[in-house]
Amino acid sequence: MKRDIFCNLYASRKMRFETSTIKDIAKALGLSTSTVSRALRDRYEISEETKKLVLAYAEKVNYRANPIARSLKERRSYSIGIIVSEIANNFFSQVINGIESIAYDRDYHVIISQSHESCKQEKLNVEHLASRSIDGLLIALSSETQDIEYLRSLYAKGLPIVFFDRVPENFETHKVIANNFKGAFDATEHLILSGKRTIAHLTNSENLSITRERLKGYQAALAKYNIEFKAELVKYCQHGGMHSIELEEAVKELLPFNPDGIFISSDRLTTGCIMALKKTNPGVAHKIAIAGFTNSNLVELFSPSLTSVKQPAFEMGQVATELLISMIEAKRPVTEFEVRVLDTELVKMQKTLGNRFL
Amino acid sequence: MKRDIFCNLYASRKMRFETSTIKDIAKALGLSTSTVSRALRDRYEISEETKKLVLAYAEKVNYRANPIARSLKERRSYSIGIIVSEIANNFFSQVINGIESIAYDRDYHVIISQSHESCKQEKLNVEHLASRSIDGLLIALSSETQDIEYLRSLYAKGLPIVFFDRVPENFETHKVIANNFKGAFDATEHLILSGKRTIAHLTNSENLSITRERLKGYQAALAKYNIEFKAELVKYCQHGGMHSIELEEAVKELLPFNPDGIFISSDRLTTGCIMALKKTNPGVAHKIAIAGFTNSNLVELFSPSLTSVKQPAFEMGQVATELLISMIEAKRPVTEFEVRVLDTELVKMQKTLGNRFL
DNA sequence: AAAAAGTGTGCAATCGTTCCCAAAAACGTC
DNA sequence: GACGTTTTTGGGAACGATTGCACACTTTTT
Repeated sequence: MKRDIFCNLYASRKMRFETSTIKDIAKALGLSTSTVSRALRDRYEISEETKKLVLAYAEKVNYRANPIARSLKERRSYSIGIIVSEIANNFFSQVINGIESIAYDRDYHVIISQSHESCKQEKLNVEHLASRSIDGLLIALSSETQDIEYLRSLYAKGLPIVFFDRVPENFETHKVIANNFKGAFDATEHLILSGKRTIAHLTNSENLSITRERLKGYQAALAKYNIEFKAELVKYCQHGGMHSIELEEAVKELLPFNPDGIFISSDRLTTGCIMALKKTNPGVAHKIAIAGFTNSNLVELFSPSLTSVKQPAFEMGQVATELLISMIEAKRPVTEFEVRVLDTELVKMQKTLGNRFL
Repeated sequence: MKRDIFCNLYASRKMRFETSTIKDIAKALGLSTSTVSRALRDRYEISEETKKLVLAYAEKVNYRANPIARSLKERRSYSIGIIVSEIANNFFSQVINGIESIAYDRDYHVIISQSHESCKQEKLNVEHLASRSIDGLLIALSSETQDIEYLRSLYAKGLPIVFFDRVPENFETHKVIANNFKGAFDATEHLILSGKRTIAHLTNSENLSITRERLKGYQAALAKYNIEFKAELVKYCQHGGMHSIELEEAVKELLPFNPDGIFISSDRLTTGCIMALKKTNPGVAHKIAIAGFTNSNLVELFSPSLTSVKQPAFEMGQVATELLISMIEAKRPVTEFEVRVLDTELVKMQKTLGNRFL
């Protein structure tokens, strides 16, 4: 007897939300569950009268369809997975805002995961998301990732995937990227036009698409102004600047060449590099002109100030999401894929404020 | 007929992952689904032999239990919801990292939502999370939120909730906060000790617990040094600095009092205020000493540099998650609640670098 | 040798929805 | 009024997992 009471208490704790179900509505209205279900989904078979009855009652008891049950039945979850290296990175958080803006409109929910630039973590996260039957995946590869077989197999099994920012080659699906070549070109050219001649390039892991594209832009700008490209002026960071030691070493190796400018190819690296410069060589930090990719919304506060290449992050998230949803909702397998290239914006260093006053 | 074919194609596209189910294993091994289920969960009733057999086969076919089906049956999802105002804020992204570090260890998944400081959005998100049967909720209230009735009713229905950072009064549950009084006191005292006497205070909406606590710390520090508290030196920002105009106006209203120091009470406001100062009054920006709450990891790059109060964000996430999970897994309703108060850290302005060189 | 206890397994209900299929009701038509 | 049509509804089987209960079968106890 005692045990029963306890069990009931416990059950009632677990039976979290006594939200009414379709069954309850059916019972209350003397209808079958199928009728109620159809009425709620506004199917043509159900008479207007019944629909009104059901809808009114559902409204009254504040009925909410249980998404879990629906997911199980329909084998989809109305949610899309996102993998970025870290949300603390402004670029990615802006992308996520873009993704959400579209997803919520279309009644999808998003689930965010961070790879922290680790390919092991990335794989773990992706597989976890897949097992929760996300309907599609939006992913920017970690800087460590080289082997994308696991993505391929998921994709082959029917999981729609759209890549953004850091995209793989040889993977036939939609991709959304910034015009990395042009962004890099513009930034480098800007350094050259402000009189710099020894321009170093600090960049991410060589695996990444963005690394290669931006390197090309850098080289093209040098070439245009007949400046010799020197491989020793290029430093790669395998971990994308996740460890400050990585950046300090890179800076240490670059400084002996006396660069008068540095072009940096990613958000994390840009801020990390300035930090490393200030820490290890405060005297030269403000003598080197810096131009780098970054979407930090605090860039105006930085000292030394810098020229930044801003990616259209929000828009990138929007476009990627639209493409993904179109794949998810496609009636037949999609076979034509797009690579959307979005223009970057060059925000030049504010000489008047940044370097004069402080 | 045609329709049938079409339906089949469509169905097969939807039948995304032909992951093997318990049923498949049962069939292949000539066992019943119950036996397989029990074997996989390592129940005592099943013989070692059978267990080995099942486990080996499950491994072979790479069996993954379907979390959706499990959620439906068990009425829980092994996932916890997080609501923050925005992930772009370093403080919150660090909290999230802390949350994840514990949650993943304990086999919980996390779902992140942003309120963008809007109470409407907050409510929407919470209710969406609840309908996806999250097992518990971690929330920092938006600066707009005053009415928390909807949280109360969810809580009454059995949803465990733990508040962090921005916590309500009159809500009996676990809470994790920073020692806001002391953090504010220390920061203000630091300004006073560096010789400032007219110290303004820029802060968040009055609704927030952190606003009140930090104001008290500010007042206490003034009192200790016999500096008169002047209400006109305190400016509240209803939207937590989400709109830059809000900050520019606040700055404009404060400057006429010629403050020689400002104590700012939140991350977003701190960066926003410096930005506004530089934009509207570049000449005085570096003449006013600034001390503010911020967890930005870029603070060393700022100019003017500032003294910052850092919250133990990562730890806050960890503690909150542990408390939440203890509530979720409690066998009987929890009735004793804790308010954990974590110490902040004062990081003093780096005079040598920040203001001299640039 | 019979009864009791202990093992290992299977059946079937359940969670909340959806949807195929059939059945009932309503309607026309001759 | 009997017979097709069309419209509206209900029954019941999924989806994949968990679990109480019953059933065999073996071992121990009396």
